Amino acid sequence: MPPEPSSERRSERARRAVLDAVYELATSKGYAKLTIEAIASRAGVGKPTIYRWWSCKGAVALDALDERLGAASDLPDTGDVAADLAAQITSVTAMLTGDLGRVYRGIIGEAQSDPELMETVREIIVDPRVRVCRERLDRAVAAGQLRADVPTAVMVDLFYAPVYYRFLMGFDDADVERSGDLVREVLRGLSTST
Amino acid sequence: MPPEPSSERRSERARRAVLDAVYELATSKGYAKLTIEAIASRAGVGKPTIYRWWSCKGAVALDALDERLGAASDLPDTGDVAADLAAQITSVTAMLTGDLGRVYRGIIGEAQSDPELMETVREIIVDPRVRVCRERLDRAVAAGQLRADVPTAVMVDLFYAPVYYRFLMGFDDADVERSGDLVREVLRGLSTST
Amino acid sequence: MPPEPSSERRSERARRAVLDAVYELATSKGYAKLTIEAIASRAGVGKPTIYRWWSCKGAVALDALDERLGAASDLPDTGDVAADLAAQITSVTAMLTGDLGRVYRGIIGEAQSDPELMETVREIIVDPRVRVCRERLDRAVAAGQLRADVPTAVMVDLFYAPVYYRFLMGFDDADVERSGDLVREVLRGLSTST
Amino acid sequence: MPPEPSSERRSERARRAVLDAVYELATSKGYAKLTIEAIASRAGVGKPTIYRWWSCKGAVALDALDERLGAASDLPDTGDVAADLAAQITSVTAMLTGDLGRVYRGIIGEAQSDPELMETVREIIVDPRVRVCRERLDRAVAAGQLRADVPTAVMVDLFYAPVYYRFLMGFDDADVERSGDLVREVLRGLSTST
DNA sequence: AACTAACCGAGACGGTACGTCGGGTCTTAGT
DNA sequence: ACTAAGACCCGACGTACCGTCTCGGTTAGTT
Repeated sequence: MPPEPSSERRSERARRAVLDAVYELATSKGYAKLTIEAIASRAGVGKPTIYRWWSCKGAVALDALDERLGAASDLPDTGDVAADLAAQITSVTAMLTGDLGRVYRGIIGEAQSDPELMETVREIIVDPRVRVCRERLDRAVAAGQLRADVPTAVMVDLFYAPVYYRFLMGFDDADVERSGDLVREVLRGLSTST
Repeated sequence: MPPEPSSERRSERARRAVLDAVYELATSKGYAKLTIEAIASRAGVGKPTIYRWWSCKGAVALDALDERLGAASDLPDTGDVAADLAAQITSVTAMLTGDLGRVYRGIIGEAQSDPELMETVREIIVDPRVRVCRERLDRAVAAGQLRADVPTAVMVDLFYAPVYYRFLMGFDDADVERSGDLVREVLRGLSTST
Repeated sequence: MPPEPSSERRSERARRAVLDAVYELATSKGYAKLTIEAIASRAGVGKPTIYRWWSCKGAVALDALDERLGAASDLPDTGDVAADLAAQITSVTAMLTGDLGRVYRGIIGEAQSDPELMETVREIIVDPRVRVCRERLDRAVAAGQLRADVPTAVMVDLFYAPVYYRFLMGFDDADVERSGDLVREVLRGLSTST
Repeated sequence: MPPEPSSERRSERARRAVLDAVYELATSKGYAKLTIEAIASRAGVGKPTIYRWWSCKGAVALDALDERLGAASDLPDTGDVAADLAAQITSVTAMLTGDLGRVYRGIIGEAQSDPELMETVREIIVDPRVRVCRERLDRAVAAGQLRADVPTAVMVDLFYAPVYYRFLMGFDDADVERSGDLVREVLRGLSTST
């Protein structure tokens, strides 16, 4: 994702130091007090080195976040789609209410005024997780557990929406964690049973 | 909502000029380029006058937005709760995809790093609209149109979540406007009918 | 000396409070930190009340200083002009190295960029003291103790110059107090004796 | 003399532009209207660049003044100490009554409330000129032209005092230029002859 | 094995905006 | 009518960061 001025000469040491610094600063001081200068200073790196590889502080933070999130993992498939989704939501809300969530919130905030950053957020963070979720939903539809007349792309939005809504609109952590309850109700309308 | 250093001596002229300036600048230049200096300059007002009555640019913008939104209006009550809610969602998405929406998006973005501002956003903008929505839902529950075992507070979140999710996560305007479709599906799971 | 917007309705209470406040602030915080706002606040007086009667903070401070200096008093006349002048210099340097001196120094500093204020300083503070000094010198010339070919106006400048020079050019208090020694040497060149 | 945050990386271009700007502004608008912002703007330089190298506007102005004064030059030594000193006084008063004098007056005024600046003024401007004057006086004493019982350090003060006194106490330029007359009288008391 | 090109650290630079202070004017209430 | 109070417009303050631009110094891959 870095805009690569081309080269394999890039210093891995500097990359590591920057990503570590941005994470430590973002979680300790808060995303708002995160500055390129502070990152450079903390990482023992020159500012141009940061600008060479990232376009703005959101991009750096996003890289650091992505690295710590790890790859999007497949949803479990126990046969019980409701339980599988619930497990997924639980894992997502756990992340959002932790240190990584605070960083993520800051990035999304900045991205409200930076469409390009927002686009990158979706590519890096959201889309992969949406994709694995859709795959599980597709199987559930194929198994006749979920209605076939609602696109799974729509279903995915319905699942994530309550979580993000509470996460981004200032609900406290407990409410964010409880958003699984909302998802359960959504699911009821999408089930073929009853 | 301004933190009022107390007084009726406040100049209405200055207040008006500031609110007008902030709206014009936010919609023309974009929320990110909005600065207190630019507001002061455009409004023909001293910076201290702004800081006297507002805590940050988000607070000023919020006041300007609130003023233009007008009071939260009651939902229509045609007897058909689904249609009434759909009308409400349409009106909300129309706002969000317009000029006011761009300002609102900027405010919410800033509020991601400013819990106090977020709190104010909810008090001023969100809560009143949630309240009138709940009242309509309460009547629908009483009329036996919606399930009584789901708190209407939860239902409201389910209605607003898809709209805000798409609004804040970089979906394009067309998708935001289509979020009424998601709400329709949500409603199906909350209805008492089959 | 106040520029009198005309009136006997002037509040003596306000005048007193202002002059007291300016003196206390100037001696405690230093002349540089003296501001019209601080004076008004400390005196319990509105800023316009100050601007009504004085043109700038230097003018206020000058009034306060003048009041505390009291009227210029005649030099003693023991018959020994050298001794009489030495006594005068001692009294002047004592003032300059004390609290009043710090205020005076600030006023003169401000007056370097305000010719009108400088003019007033000379009228109020310097000229009266020069006058009484000249009178004593005139008598000494008449008595044949001092040369008649040097105008007493020039002599006065020669007496005051070393004191002011050290006072205004950053010599420490001890050196200012010792400037009487310089005056003694000056006097030798002005005496008729040997 | 700038407080050097250390480095040879300093931009000579910026230094020159600042010193030129401060001189032009001080002589055209007057020292009182000189501001750091105006200097920065006129010089095409950022304000932080000024604050990086100088502590206050007085320090900048002092540098500009010093540069234009050039090094303190030795007094002439024609053998006639009175004539040599008179020449020196003439050159000093010429400076004081010109453009540079107006700048100098402003600096000294500001220094009345800033002991550190005053100290620097003496180091940079006064002391070097006092030193060369003392050297000439030392030779005159050795030659038996001046009394040996008065320290030359004291004599120097006696020579400069009248000039500075008139310069700083609001005498008009003609009087400042005439202060050589006072010096002549002082000299009479210091001579060995008759 | 030396060359050379790119990246590296450091940090000064021209700027923009910050949030604050104080100046001097004006308005409002209250003696 | 003059006062106390304080809001107002304005200009400047000194600071924080921005993103850019040199600087040497190191470090690789190439010759």
